Amino acid sequence: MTDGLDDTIEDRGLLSDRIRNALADEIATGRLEAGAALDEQQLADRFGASRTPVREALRQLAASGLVEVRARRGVVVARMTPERIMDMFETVAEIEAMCARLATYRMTPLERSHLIELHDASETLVKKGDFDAYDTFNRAFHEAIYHATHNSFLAEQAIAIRSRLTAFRRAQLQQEQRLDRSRAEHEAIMQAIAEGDGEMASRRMRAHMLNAATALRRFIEASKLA
Amino acid sequence: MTDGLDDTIEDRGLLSDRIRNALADEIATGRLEAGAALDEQQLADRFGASRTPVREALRQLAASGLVEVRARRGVVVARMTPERIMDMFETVAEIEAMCARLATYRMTPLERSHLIELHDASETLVKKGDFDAYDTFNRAFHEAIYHATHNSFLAEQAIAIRSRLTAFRRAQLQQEQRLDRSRAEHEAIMQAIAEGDGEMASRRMRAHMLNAATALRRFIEASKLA
DNA sequence: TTTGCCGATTTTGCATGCAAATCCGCCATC
DNA sequence: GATGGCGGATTTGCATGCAAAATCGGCAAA
Repeated sequence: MTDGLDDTIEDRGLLSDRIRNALADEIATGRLEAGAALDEQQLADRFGASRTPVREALRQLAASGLVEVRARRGVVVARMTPERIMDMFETVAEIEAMCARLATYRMTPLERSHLIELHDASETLVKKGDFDAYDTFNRAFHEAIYHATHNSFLAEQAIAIRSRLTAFRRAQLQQEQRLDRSRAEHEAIMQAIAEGDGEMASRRMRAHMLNAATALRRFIEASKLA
Repeated sequence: MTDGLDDTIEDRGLLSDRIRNALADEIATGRLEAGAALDEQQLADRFGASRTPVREALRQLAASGLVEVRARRGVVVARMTPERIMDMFETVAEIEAMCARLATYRMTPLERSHLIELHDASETLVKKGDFDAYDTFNRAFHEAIYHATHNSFLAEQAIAIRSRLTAFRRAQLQQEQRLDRSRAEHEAIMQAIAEGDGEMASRRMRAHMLNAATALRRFIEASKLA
């Protein structure tokens, strides 16, 4: 999202960080497909850098699970089996549900009002069918809930794990009617939060995320047929 | 646990990995205290290596949150405020609770039997008051539950997050009577699992972890007075 | 006495060089 | 024709060198 900037204005950050972000984005968006070999020299040439910052970037990506390093045998983009993707979705679903429950009990009136405002604004995005804008809103919505748990460590973990599903989330959103349904599910979650029923908010959030996973599964199956 | 080996037999792994593991262990056990500066050259000398593998190790540690890198200003061991530690404990408690619930519904009879065996064996450790042995058992017990969720991604996340609390967990265990109580809590969890009541297993696991957090808080307060 | 500036020192960040391990193709052998 | 071993090419892993940035000390000015 801030990539256009990274390449132009932000020339002052650490080179290894910029390379890491660029690669992370390419993997998340699928431009670099799973199993692809990442040659150090080749990447160094591409980014106009030496192998050192590239190596550092690759190590960091390995730590976040986006790539696999096999000692002395090079680095490849992590291969995601459908089972693993589903495992990840389930994990995110459970963590989001947990956040929704905690947030319901702990959020301040100000935070609640902010969340309502966000949710209300999303209606026009659905009507316009703007996937990109809705995806951005969606992220803000969920992150607002993370922060409303008033547990910054949990919020960080949630964001980190969620970011690893970026690519799949976006794919899933483009399923037919998914935008509409997503917002309806948000609506139900908001209602539970408004009533102060954390358990219900939790269940609804879990269902919301698992619905997204199911939509993704359908999307994958459909892709296979094509 | 395999550290003694790492230093002697396992000279074939990647140097940067060995350095990373060594540093991670020293941070987790508190031998390297929070806020301590990690000078690259100094560490390189200590490990008999050059700065390159040390740098890679530090970057990886940064990715897992154990150290903080401030661009061009060096690396320091991540500073943990009491609030942050409590946030981490709460997060672990919630994740463990989640794992206990899923595991209850999904574990195979073989896994259940293995867990029972583990739990039974811990009785003698409590009687002997062997903190180290109990800590090792405790880890095995909790990891058995993670794996019984049959969600390998969730298990990995749980292990990763849990590992970041190693130091504090051990400190907490040495509180008076904590060993006894810990095992009694495990007992209650086992019972809920045996009855197939995932919700109860979840609640009891959460309580178990929060009790550990409370014990730790008392430990910290006591340390402050001294 | 305090504040701000300037230079020396230290440390980081990156480039490059080199040795070891792995991969790949070829040839000999079965 | 298939299999196994061998040598070159490629690639990784680590060491080292160098430039830029930050830190620290002292000194001058307010």
